[in-house]
Amino acid sequence: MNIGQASKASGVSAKMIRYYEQTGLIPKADRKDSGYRDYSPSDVHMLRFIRRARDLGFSVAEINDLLSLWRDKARQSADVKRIAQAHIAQLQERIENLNQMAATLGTLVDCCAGDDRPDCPILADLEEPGAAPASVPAATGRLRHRP
Amino acid sequence: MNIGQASKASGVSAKMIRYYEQTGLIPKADRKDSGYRDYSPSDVHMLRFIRRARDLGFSVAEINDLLSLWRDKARQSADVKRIAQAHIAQLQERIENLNQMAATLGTLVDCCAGDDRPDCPILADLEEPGAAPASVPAATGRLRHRP
DNA sequence: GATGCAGGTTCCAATGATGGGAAGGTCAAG
DNA sequence: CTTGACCTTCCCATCATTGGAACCTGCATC
Repeated sequence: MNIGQASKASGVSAKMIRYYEQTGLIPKADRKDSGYRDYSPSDVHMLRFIRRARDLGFSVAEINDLLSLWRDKARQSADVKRIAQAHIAQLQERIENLNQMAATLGTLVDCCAGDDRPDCPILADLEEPGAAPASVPAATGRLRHRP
Repeated sequence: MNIGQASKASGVSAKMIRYYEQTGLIPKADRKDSGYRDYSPSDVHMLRFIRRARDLGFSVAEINDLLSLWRDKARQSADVKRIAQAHIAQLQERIENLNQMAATLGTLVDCCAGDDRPDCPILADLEEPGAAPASVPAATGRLRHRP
């Protein structure tokens, strides 16, 4: 099975399949005489596992751990659960940050006339947090890189 | 005022101040004879504006628009409001994605014994979405880059 | 004056996950 | 045999941010 087929069957782009191989997340694929990568159904299975984990927001590093456990028939489910719980905690932290941002902005938007006049509580708050009429505590935890 | 002072006063790292200047988000700073950048209180004011907007999750591109409006004394508050509303919509999209992920994972975690046995509904679901006992519809919208 | 340290300057590189594209080889159908 | 779809590798860009190297300046202390 060529990489394109594996890509379609797994939902992982060919680019990413090569990237995962290069970074060691997945083992090097077999090659045909032509030099083309050759994938088995079980490779596709693994790719779908990865795709699904990405869909659930796991980082590649976390997926690495999950894959190890997946392959380890003597794993302890507690180890998997721990990773998942840690990830949920991360998700919730991000969610809280985003909620805080949205709430603050929402309050400001509600106070903004949104007409042709220049007065704007949104800009006023950006200028001087809390100075605007209906401001709300600032988001404290910075959320770098796709907050 | 040196860049270090401006950094402390604004909460924007010196690195980022130079980066913002380089990319044209902020105008080129004045220079002293020594070649050191020289910041006025109004520069710091602008940096704090940027910092606050970043804290609210605005991208640099959006901040560029906000800064233009901020400087434009004849702006229309509707323009600001539109940017803010679009941003809120983005935030909410991300929040929904994250909530979906957390919910799915939460369900799986609840089904996982978390003991020393290998059976694990979390891995089972990653392997075959929906096959595990208490699974939940998969997150559909991919959330690339810090979802 | 000399020395040292804090802090400034520029430039280059890396992050994480992904997409884009160029230059060239392979395969199947026509 | 040609055509077009697909594969290969390699490099570059994204976005915001950090880190470090190599070098220069400002100020205080000996």
